[in-house]
Amino acid sequence: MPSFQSLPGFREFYPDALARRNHLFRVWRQTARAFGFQEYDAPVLEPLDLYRAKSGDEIEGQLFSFTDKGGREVALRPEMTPTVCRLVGEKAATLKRPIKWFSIAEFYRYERMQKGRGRCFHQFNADIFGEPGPEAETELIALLVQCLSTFGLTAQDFYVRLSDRNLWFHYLEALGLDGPRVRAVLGAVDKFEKLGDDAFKAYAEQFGPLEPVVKDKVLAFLQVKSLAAIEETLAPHGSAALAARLADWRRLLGGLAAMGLAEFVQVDLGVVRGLAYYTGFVFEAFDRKGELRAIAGGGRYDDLVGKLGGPDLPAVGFAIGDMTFALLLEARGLTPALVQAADVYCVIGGEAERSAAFGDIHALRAAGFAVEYPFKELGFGKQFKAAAESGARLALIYGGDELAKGVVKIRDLSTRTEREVPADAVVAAVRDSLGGA
RNA sequence: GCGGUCAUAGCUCAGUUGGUUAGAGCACUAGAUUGUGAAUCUAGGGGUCGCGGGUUCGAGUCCCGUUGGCCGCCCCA
Repeated sequence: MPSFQSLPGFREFYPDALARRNHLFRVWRQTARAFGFQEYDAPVLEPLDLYRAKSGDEIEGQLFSFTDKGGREVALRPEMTPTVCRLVGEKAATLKRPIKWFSIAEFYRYERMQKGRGRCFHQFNADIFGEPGPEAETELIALLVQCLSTFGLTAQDFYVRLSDRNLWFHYLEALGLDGPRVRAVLGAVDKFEKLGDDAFKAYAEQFGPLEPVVKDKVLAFLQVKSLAAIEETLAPHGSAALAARLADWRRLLGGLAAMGLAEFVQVDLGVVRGLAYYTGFVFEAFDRKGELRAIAGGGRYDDLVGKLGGPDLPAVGFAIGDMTFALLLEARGLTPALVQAADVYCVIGGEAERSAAFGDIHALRAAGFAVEYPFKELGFGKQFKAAAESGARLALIYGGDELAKGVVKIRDLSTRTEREVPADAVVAAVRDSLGGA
């Protein structure tokens, strides 16, 4: 038996829902442009290997992947990062630095649905390539904060937790751990908030129990919530590299503070992000009440462009997902009431008046006004009701009396006042009333 | 991949221990209404009761399966 339901986890956008989505995208786009980011786009379908190369074979279970008619293994994109790395990598030599790009796109992941998570969703992605210093992080975190606060969200609603995998590498190596052990400890740190002490089980299975002295230091470090505490903890392990890293921290936090964003940013070494490819600062935006999953996340991935076949190119980026963000706006009562309103509604007396009205209707539309009119003959009462419901600010009245006098009546639907204008001056009169279009 | 829970009109829901042709509100359409606004009144369209099977004289109702939604676990780029 055929079924014509949409596929599980996929969303359909009826006009009201699409209006809200478009509003999100419009604001994000304007904000990114204000920060000097350029928009790009790329294919929805990509070679499966692009994601294997970045994330390993196990990623395949989470992908919408299949073999196309040419025998190619392909996947619907689950994220933008590998794609944008390829785009930038291919033209890196010719692109003006710094490379500041953004996109708003749809992604697909073959997963079970949950609150704030579906099989298709949109993300705003912003990335900066070619800038190794913390100025890139400053710019991106500022953009992230602005993308959320433009909707009316404040520092009481959300915050950005800022951490640094680089610092963790320094510290764990100073504690005597080798590369594999460092990665395993970071895995435990990533899960500690959720699992507590069980987070270290995986480490223990692989390498035996973590030395109590080391573990205590790790547990203390992941609770660090200020730069001062970082400096204090690391003071005994001083090195040139560490000093440089702490200078990066001061530049980043100083820059954000100078932008007036300090209240949005919380140093929090408990965030390391699970992904191994992050190489430096990492950050995630959460609602303050802790009711929702992460709203946005990002970090530095200096090795990824090279790993995907491009030149060595430092990079930082973040993404905001639309689903959790929409839930947050809804919870804070900030979902705007969007009306898709016409500018002008034409009230037409009868068939004779209709052809007179059509000339003006087309001219007004060509001038950029949104114009509605009834397809069929309707009583005036119905038409005025329809005019009010259309949200139009003006009604143009093409009645027999008016046309006989060579005029069209313009009714302002909010003030309920009317005036007559010569029939050949309608477009100018509408422009005058509505302030151009 | 696992678990919980739910499924009746576009939406929110009612539907008696299993019993006639499955209902209401909202929304939509039309009329009352041939020159002026969200009201009112009247009428109408819209349902294979998610789907399939079983029990029964009889299933929206009970049983099994399945699909889908929601919530959580795993995972979360």
